[in-house]
Amino acid sequence: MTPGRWMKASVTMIEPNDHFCSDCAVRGIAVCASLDPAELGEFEHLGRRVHFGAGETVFSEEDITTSFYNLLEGVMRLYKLLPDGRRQIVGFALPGDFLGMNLSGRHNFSADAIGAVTVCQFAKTAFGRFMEDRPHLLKRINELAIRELSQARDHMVLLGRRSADEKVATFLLGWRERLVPLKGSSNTVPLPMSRQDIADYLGLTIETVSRTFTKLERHGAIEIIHGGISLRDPARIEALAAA
Amino acid sequence: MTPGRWMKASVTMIEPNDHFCSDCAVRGIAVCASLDPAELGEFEHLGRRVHFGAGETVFSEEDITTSFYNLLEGVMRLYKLLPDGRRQIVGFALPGDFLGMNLSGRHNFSADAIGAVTVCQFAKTAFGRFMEDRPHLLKRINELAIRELSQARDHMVLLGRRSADEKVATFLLGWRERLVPLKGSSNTVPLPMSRQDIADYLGLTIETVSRTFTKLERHGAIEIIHGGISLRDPARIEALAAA
DNA sequence: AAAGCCGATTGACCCAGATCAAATTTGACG
DNA sequence: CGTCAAATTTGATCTGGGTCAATCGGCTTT
Repeated sequence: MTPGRWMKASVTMIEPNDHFCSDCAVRGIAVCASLDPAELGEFEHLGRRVHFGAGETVFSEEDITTSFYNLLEGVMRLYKLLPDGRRQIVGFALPGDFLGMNLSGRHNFSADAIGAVTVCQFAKTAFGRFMEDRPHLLKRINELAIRELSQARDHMVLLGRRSADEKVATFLLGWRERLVPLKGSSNTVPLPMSRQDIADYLGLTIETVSRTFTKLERHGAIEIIHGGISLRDPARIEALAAA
Repeated sequence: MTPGRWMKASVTMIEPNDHFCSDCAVRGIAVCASLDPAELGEFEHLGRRVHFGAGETVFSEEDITTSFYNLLEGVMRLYKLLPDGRRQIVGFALPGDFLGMNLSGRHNFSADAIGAVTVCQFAKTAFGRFMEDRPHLLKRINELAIRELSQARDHMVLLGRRSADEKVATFLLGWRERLVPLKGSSNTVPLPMSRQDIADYLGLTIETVSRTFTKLERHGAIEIIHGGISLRDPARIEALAAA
């Protein structure tokens, strides 16, 4: 309510509880889309907004799950590490995504902020209690899980059976598509993540990602711009991705 | 009830409705584990048992979803095809697995029987209606989805970041682990699927799978037996899979 | 504006796994 | 048991993408 809104903390910043779900940016697309205005009032008290800076880790694989997270702003990378340090990014999270569900009681992947991020954090127990007698919320969470499962299967095809060119093309189109509900349709695809992140998402090395971008640019299919890619010949990229 | 139990059909065989959920093999582990005995009586009338022979397709990607399936007996391969015929197997289904959930109204992968298979088939609409006022069933389905999502993420790591040796070792141990609840623990791992299926699951070629098996056998880590693999040196395989 | 840093690009070379091509084994059936 | 057809194994060779090693270029710091 006051002008100086943030509580300062060494790393993460916790916003005072002066916000309302009703005017939340992700109200219509996140888990809360399933709640009616009356429920929303109660729901409001369960979550608190937390900010993370670029590169900060929100939770790590194998951590005991104490919270669920609803991403409000920014982009996160979700990844798993092998003991020797090899990394596979299993997905990028965007506003509206719900993170932290698992059966084991421990997170089964790690999650970092890419750039500044705001999440709505819920205590697992309180959230579970709230959901107990609200099957429509459970249904919404189930829908999100099923959607993710479908995405995960698509990604398996990409990782197991596609060439580097196809991987990169498919990634660019898929990422652009995911941004449509947030930023509208455009041939300019912002890429807030690093080349290393893209490589670890596509099961490639950073060098191959870089070379593939350069090659596509030489062929006039894309233009590499600051902070992203511009699709110059979307049809060509689509042909590669379809292949 | 009578000796001649099966209705013959050209391909699939539909069992007459003389069975009971209460003595179903997967009663304790499938979706129906969430139902109490009273509900089970009603549930019984929703599903019918259907048999498929080796190699038959139960449903195909992009088919309109009219049914859900509860696998009772046998093994299925779940896969996606690229337009040019490349195949990625996204999972193998075992008894207790629930198939067919999706948001789009169309199946997002295809499913074939590997060997003889029995499923419990439910009309989507009737099942949906039944689930409507039974949140514990929804909760069970959500649990199964979350479990699958976790498996899918593990598989992404395998496809994107593991070597052929590691893939094969991880597959053998993972498959053995999945069989424990069904057949108990053993160093003999039955492999009902073909080498091609294994290759398409691991993102390899059939030749590489064959060579890797041969190599592991030469090194004394496994023995290739009829219809499967015997783990001679489980520690060695575990070391490869952990790597 | 020079220096330093870090992510990205480019080049040279290499190798794990793919491809192509035979064997060889297995299984189904008359 | 013999015959096919299909699945698997094995061998020879090739190549897409990895590895190793410089640069390059855009920021920040001073």
